[in-house]
Amino acid sequence: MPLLDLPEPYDFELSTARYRAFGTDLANLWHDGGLHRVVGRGEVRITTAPGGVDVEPLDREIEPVVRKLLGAEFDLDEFYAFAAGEPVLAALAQELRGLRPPIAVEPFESVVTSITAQQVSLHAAFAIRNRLIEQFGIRAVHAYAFPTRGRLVRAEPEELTAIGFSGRKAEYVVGLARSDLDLAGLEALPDDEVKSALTALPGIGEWTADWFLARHLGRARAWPAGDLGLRKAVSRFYGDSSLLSIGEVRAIGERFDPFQNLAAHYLLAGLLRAT
DNA sequence: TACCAGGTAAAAA
DNA sequence: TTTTTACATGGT
Repeated sequence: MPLLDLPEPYDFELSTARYRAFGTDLANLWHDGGLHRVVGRGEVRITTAPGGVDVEPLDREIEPVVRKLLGAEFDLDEFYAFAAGEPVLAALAQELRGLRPPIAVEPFESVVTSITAQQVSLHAAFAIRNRLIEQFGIRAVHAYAFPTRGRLVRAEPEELTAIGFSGRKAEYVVGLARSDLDLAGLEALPDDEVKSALTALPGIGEWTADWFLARHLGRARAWPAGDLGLRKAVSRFYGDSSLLSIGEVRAIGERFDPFQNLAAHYLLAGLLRAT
């Protein structure tokens, strides 16, 4: 099997846990011990291997996408060196050694996924998102290609409410598809300009923009302070029994600069493991 | 059965 | 300007 080498340390099971923790993800499908995803024209199967992962098939076009997908661009050594000076992170870094946050490789998919997860539980969000994928995506072998922006431009909001979207979220998703925002072009902008460009669209608030910075662009300083899961995690590790406010979580985030994104992922994974 | 869940925008105060 | 409310599904 073709090996794709990744920087050590890398823990495949730990890093892909979010694709299994809240139910099945038809676009990032855990199947028979491997992660299946449509890359380019076909489905790729990724499995763990010494020194990296096995990827089948693997070619020059697939390789950079899979590298990005698996979070190869994160520098864990620098983060661990930083974490060593902070007791909570130091413990989490040790416990979760090799965790590389996966990256959402497609910007449209990343935003739509966040919209589906607004306000509702992640279990509910996965269920609704899977119906969107089944209806508007294309099945390869096991996994589906996530619905393209071009396909959802032609969708009517009523088709989305029929599969469980709220009326507003249906408008948000179709509105995003039909907007003139160049999603791929956001990569060239600094964090604050990405946020203002995204939040200018209806249905995209600060939370959704923060997760776009964190999960799609992989920006080091992204810190979704408004995220309920992150608030719970920060409250557990840095507060007392009560839920810290968004402002308090934002303030605590400053101590992780410039590793807020990795810190957020380790705190969330730590919470998931602890509960 | 209620109630809550990795928000957002619009109405009301 | 700040607070309250509607939204709609899935799990417990």
